[in-house]
This record gives sequence, C-alpha cells and structure tokens, in this order.
Amino acid sequence: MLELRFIRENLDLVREKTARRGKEEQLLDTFAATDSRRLSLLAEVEGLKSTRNTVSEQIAELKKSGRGAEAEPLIADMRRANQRIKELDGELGGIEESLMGVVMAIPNLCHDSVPVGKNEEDNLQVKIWGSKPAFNFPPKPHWELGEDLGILDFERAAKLSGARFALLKGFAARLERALINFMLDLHTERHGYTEVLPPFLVNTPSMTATGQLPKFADDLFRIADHDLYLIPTAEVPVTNIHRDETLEENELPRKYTAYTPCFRAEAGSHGRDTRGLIRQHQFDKVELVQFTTPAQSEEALEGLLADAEQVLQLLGLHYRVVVLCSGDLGFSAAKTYDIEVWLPGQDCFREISSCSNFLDFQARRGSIRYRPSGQKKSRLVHTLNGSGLAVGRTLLAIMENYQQEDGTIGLPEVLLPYMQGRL
RNA sequence: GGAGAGGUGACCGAGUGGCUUAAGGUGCACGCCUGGAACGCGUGUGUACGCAAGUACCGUGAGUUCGAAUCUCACCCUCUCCGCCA
Repeated sequence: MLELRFIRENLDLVREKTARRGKEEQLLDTFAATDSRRLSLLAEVEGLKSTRNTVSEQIAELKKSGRGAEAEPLIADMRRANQRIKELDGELGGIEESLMGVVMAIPNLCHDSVPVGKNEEDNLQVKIWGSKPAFNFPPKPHWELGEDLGILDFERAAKLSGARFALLKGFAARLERALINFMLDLHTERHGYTEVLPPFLVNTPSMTATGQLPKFADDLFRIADHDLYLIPTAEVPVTNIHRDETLEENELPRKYTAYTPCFRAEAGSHGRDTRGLIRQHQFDKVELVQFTTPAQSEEALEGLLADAEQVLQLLGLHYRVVVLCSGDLGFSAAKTYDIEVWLPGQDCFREISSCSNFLDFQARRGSIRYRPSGQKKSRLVHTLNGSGLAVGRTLLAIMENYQQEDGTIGLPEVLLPYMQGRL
C-alpha cells in the first residue's frame, strides 16, 4: 500500500507509474474524489467531537459544583450534536471503506531501473550462467522419465486429490527431501539466514499485509468455516512474523529462510502446463525473506538474488536471470528478478525463483517498523523475498539435466551427502 | 469441547463513569555531575489521520451515556485444570 498523503500529493506520478504496469489508471480518479470527500467529512466531524469534549468537561464542572440544573440545556445540546456525529461517522465509515478498497488496489510503484514493457516478452535478460548440457540422445521431459522410473505418479495423485497434484515415490521423494535440506543448510550456514518453520495456515490480516488479499482471493485455498488460508508462499507467514512490531536499527537487516509447502488455486491457468511438476496446486519451496532499512534494500536485493543463484551454481544447472518489465511485475513488488533454469526435456528456460524488493509497500500494510538509532520516531522497514529455490522445479530440472541415455538420472555431487551417496 | 483466571504504553503494573492530560516503576534517549564511570539529579520517551487547531486509539467489534480503560453484549487470544488427541 502506498501512503495516502503521498498519492494525494503525487497523483500524476502514481497515475503514470500505474499506467506503466498497464492497468487500472481510473483508480486514481476514484481516489482523488473519495479522498477529498473524506477530508471534508473528517474536518466536520472532528470539529463536532472537539466541541463535545469541551462541553462534557463543562458539564462535569457544573455537576461537581452542585449546579446540575444548569447542565441540563448543555446535555440537551449534546444529544442533538451526537445525532449529527453519528450520521457523519456512519458516512465517514463508508467513505473510508471505499477509499481503503481503492488504495489497497493500487499496485506498488515500479522502481526506476525497471524496464517499461507490456508482458514477459519485454523482460530483460541481465545474466546467463553455464551452458546447455549436450546429449547424444533426445532428452525427455521429466514426466516421461519419472513415469518410466516409477518415481512420479500423476494418475494416483489425481485419484487422491485431482488434477495438478503429484505423488513422489522412492528416489524422487528422497531427492525432494535432500534438496530441501541442502538449500536450508546452504542459506543458514553460508548466507547468514535464520531458519524458521512457520504455520502453513494464516489469517486474513496476514494475507492482507503481504498483498494477496483483498485483490487475489481467487488464487488462494481457504479453509471452510475458518478465517484461515493455506499459504501460497512462505513469504506470507515469514514477512508477517514482524507485523505490528518495531525493530531496532541494529537488528537490521534480518534474514530468514523457511521451507514450506505452498498451495495455489491456479485459477485462470486452466490448460497451461498441465503435464508434469511445473504447475501444481501444492509444491515445496525454500524461501528467503529480508527486513532492511530503506538505505539497505537495493543492495539487499542483489544479495538475495546471489544467494538464490548460488543454489543453481552448486547444482550445476544452466540458468539465466531476467529483470521483469513493468507490465509483468507483481502487484506488491517494486522490482523483481526472475531466475530461469534450462530444461532440456522441454527445450526452454522456466522460472525457478523470483526475487523481489517491495520497499515499504508491505511494511505499511503490515505496520512493520524500525527505530533509527538515536531517533525517537520510527520508520517503515523495507521487505524483500525470493525463492531459494522452488524445490519441485529444482527436482524436475535435475531430472531433465542429469538424465542418462538408459533413462536413469545422475546426481550433482553436492547432493551426495544428502542421498547417502547413492541413488 | 467444559470450568476458571486474565488481556492497559518498549516492559512491569495501578486504575469499577468526569482534575486520567493513563499514576508509579523499569528500560531507553539526551543533559548535568565525574579524570572516566557507577550512583544521583533533571528533561524527554507510542501510533494513525490532519497544513494546523484537533480527532481517534487501554485485545477486536457493536451498544448504553452529555461523558467509557472503567458499564452491557458478542467475538478473538493467553494461562491453569478437565476431556479428547499425534
């Protein structure tokens, strides 16, 4: 969420930056009208309340000094004033609700280093690492490899749960677990993150702070009869650890890593990526989350990206980094790097990590602050997060990149300690 | 799920209708004192909205009242005991 006063004073800038994302410019007109209506209502009702407070004190004085009778006309006045206050408060409540609706729907401002563009075709490649592995046989997609080896079972998963679920067996299940441990060990031991294991169900305020609600409820699974949602990413519980808190400046940056399963309804993606592990309702992810001062966040994004890249480098997987253009940027993000891993079985790069700087957009929604050393006024922190990495996609990338002519799968050396040294 | 106790500022803790402008303490910041420190003394110490005056905020939401931290109702959370359970 952007600051109310900032939008009011920079209406054209916000309008222009929202337009760069290619959406919802008319929101800003609604904002302007609703905002000024709110301000005038506020002035009127606060004036009345101010009077009421003064008069109530007078009434107290009169009653105390035994002149209760003289208070009667004042009390009658206040009864009338309260009528009006009630009306205005009611109207104000309605206005504020719709204003909130508008402000919550305005996306973050994109960072000036973000290329302007319409969709993913305008994303800018900023780095490429490694090279495509050479095969002297036609490489297969992971679903064929997995079904042939009996380690990926989509049919039975469909029986259990439906489409977009997978049953991992034997080597695949073991490899999934190995990858989780490998990633967590790397980030905690070498990159300075603190490991956390958060709840996988969160409430509405948590989903609202990170930006999934109110706009994107359709993407979430909700628990019937409870104010609880299955998390679509560990970003939600981990960022919310410090919701409604004030941190000390010397505690920043704070870096957390968490393994969680992630649950996504994938509404609106019917027919896309229907085969294999690419797009599931449930998948595992190791997430990186950072809380920083405003001065630190730009550099922190580069660091977070490097931490995620390190996983692929150690696994020996060919990848590239793209910076998302304005039109492809997520709602809450000011800047996002996607890491895309090479998949020889499908002859393309696919997203395996998304690393974003949210500036104070989430911090304002969740009231996450820090106190600059020696100052009494607190400020909003900056939040960042990124996948480090999506575990399911890492698994399938290993399967496709390390496949052998006989249909078996090799292993990156760094995983051997996690796989008891063998398949 | 049942019974009981409780939720007040960064923290502890007082406060059952109007000098509460939330006492007192701890912590923290700044200043004085000191060769330097401790002790002591003094000052300050939240958030949101608003250009400001000001308004709102004592778990959340409704209500009663001229006036609510304080009274009423509902809900949420924490603790103890019981039941159930991995």
